[in-house]
Amino acid sequence: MTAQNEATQKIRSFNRFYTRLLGLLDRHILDSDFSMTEARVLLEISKENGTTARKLTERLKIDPSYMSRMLRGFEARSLITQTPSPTDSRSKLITSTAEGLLALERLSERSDAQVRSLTAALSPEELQSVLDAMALIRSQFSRAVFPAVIRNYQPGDEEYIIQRHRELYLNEYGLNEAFAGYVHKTVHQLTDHLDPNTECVLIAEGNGRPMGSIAIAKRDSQTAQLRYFLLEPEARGQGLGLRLIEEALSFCRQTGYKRVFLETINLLTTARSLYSRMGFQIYQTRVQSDWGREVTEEYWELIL
Amino acid sequence: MTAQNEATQKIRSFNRFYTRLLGLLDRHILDSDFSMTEARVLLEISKENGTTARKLTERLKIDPSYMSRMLRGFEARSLITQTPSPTDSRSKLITSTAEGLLALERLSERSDAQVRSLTAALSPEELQSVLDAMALIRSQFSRAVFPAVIRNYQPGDEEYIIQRHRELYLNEYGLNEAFAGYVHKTVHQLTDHLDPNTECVLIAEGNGRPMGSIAIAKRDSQTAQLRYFLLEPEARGQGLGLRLIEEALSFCRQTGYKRVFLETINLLTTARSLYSRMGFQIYQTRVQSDWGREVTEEYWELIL
DNA sequence: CATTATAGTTGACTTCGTCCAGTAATTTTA
DNA sequence: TAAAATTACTGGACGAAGTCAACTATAATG
Repeated sequence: MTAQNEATQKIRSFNRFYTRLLGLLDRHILDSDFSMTEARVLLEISKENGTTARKLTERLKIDPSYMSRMLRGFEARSLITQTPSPTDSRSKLITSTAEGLLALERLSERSDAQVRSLTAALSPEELQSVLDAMALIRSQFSRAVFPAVIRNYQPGDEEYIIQRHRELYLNEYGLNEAFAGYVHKTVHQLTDHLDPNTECVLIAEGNGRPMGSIAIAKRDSQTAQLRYFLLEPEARGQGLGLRLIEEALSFCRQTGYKRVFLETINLLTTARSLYSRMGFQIYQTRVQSDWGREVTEEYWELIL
Repeated sequence: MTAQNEATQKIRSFNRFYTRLLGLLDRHILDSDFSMTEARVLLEISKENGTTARKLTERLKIDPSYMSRMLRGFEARSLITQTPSPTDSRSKLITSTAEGLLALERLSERSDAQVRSLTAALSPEELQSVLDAMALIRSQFSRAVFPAVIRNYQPGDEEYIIQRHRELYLNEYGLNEAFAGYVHKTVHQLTDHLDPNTECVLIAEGNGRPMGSIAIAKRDSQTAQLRYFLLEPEARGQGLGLRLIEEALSFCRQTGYKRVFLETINLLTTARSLYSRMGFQIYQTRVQSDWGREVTEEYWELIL
């Protein structure tokens, strides 16, 4: 009890400390042309060109009228453009201008500089130890801060799966459009005739946004294929991937499958270690050259 | 360069994460009767009964007019009393009422509960690893956040040294008033006839407040005594103690002393390890029973 | 003793943000 | 298919937090 209490005091002390640190770091926003909230909104707009005020208010939990005024201000400063939505004439589509992106760039550059000055005096080993410490704190507290939920398929989710597979695999792993096309085709095969009793598509959601995906496709009455396992970079390292896989496998068990297999490529090291942790084993590999670079395709299976 | 850049991004990501966490934790202040700033002010008042508005505005960096209004509000809510200062009729002495202390207590209890709920799911080992991680981050970043300065003696510093020795040694180590009286007497012996060429009293200051002390007293032309080394609990673990000792020893070297000795007690483990790190060695010990409990007095010396 | 500095106060103002009521367009429902 | 309900956005009023400049009364200084 006393130990717990002492720990509580230490954590509160650290929190006060870090509040001050963050205060110092965010100081630069004070003497920029943006408030904290404006910066958040501007960033969010840049992330999704053609959003609506609605989405922004939901994601950032900002009052609609406040948002309306802020957007008008942004438009007056030529940071964004608002064009009437063709599909819903109540809304406007909001897009960053080059000027807006530049402003964000400058803001981000200044933040980077602040952090660099903070770490400048540290040796590489010390820096690494700080990063490790941050990762540890984050992983222990993430559940409280980041209450991601895993929900079932909703129409429109294929868009997300296809688009993010495309962006992540092309950028991070250097695959080509052929791969993206393959994903596009097979995702639609699954979602166009989804049998909810034997198949599922699960989406992890946090911050009012998809944070990852996984799917179970039926191969035969005994065999399921685990597909489209993806986790947003910002959501990694928080056990969310594990939850997704567990959820998917739990679905397989309920459905009565005897065997689950999956296809992956050797490059996806984090995913691979998760598969192996769940009991999956490689039963076949082959070299695949159709996707822009030579990769080793691996087939893993798990007997339930 | 890229590694540094990646580290910067990771740190900024952690900062965003922790900002959200702190936001959640501070939420309770929102539905209390106090704003963040009010809570800080109230806490500061409770720490020093009989402060003045002036001191508060300096320490907490709050606008005087804002402070004036806030204090009037507190008085209306019976959280503090303001009585005209007998020594300076421009100022008022500000004191917490029982009600004010109770309100703070409640606030603190709620903060504790929040933190406990955050750590409830952690095993003792995990909790300890979080505490270690926090300590590490803190020690690496403290210099930036906590730019304590070491300055020379100013009239009035004896008050601080005597009072804090008294409070810390009586509370933390269970010594008695005899010890406090001993400190009182010897401090005045030093400061009443301080020879700036051969003696010094150094005060570490941070947050506009003393954070620690150290002194060098002349014994003979060859020998100096290091005394009154003290560091506020909130300023510990940040290398400030080391800086104080180094500063004091550097003064001894400049002055031309050949030998520095000091008296300490076996209970002060942190200070002892600092002494040993600087090259001090124990040359004599004796049991001391005059100070409320039996302690071993140790005499350390360092040949310059 | 006149000047200057300090402690605190007051009024006007800005910024950030919330609440409520409204309009126009869209969707749902009877 | 017309009325009712919902949704996307806007505008006005307001409030909390905080800043700025001017002012009063007292104290320190040369």
